[in-house]
Amino acid sequence: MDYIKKGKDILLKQPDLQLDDTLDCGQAFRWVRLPDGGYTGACLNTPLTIRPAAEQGVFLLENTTEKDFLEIWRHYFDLDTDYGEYKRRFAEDETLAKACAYAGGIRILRQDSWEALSSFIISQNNNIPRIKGIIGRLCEHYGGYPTAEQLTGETPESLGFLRAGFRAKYITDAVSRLQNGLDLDKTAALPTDDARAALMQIKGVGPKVADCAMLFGMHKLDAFPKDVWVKRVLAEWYPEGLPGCVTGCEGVAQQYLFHYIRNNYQT
DNA sequence: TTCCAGGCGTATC
DNA sequence: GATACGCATGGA
Repeated sequence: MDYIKKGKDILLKQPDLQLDDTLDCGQAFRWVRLPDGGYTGACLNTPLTIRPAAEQGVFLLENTTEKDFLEIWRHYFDLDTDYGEYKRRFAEDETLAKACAYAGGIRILRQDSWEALSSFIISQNNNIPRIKGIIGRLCEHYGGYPTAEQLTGETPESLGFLRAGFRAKYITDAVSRLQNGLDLDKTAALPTDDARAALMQIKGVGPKVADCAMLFGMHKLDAFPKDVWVKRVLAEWYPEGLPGCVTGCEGVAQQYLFHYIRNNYQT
């Protein structure tokens, strides 16, 4: 990890990162793009503005302490992982090679488990601009992303201001499960199949939402969320199944493929 | 107006 | 286990 402290900012050198690829590829919903290509958002409720520097592969994390950088953002952006290694592995598959060439700056963010779980409950049968709208209203109402504890006592009716539709009752069920013994940290430590089964006890959490919660909120890289886009990828390019080069990091490959087809699909 | 969106619950076979 | 249908909301 290559960085220097520069006044109130941190200057980060990371060739395997592009902000559009990572922060606007459908894995996180709270990052807002700025006119200059920077993004402003947050990890839990620690805010950040990150901008591309003049030099390719260099980024400015603004108004951040070295402590926050090392304790929060290093982990959030998964900076101790070499994504070049994933891309070298994926290069042997023709479709994945194209996906990596299209958006080689994708990284899998290490988001908070509750934020990822609740965000992807909201995502079901929904489109990304509207998902961002609902989560934006949620954060505005609570002055930041609410914990499950903060949502205790809410009902589908009291959450009406979100305009989340039928998903509101799924959010309150998830809150209720967490209050009654479901522990996301313990779930994260389980084998992926067991963790998926535990998450699917929540109403409104099926295999796809569970795998998104595991991949983006628990960094379980063998989770492989199959949404409508990935199903198109599988049907078109992998009718016989995934190639061996993705074994153990199916989720990383999934995100490259998802982003690639969603931006290149033509009927 | 109809269709669709990072799906899932329910009914039915 | 598979398949069909409804579901809140809002943009295309």
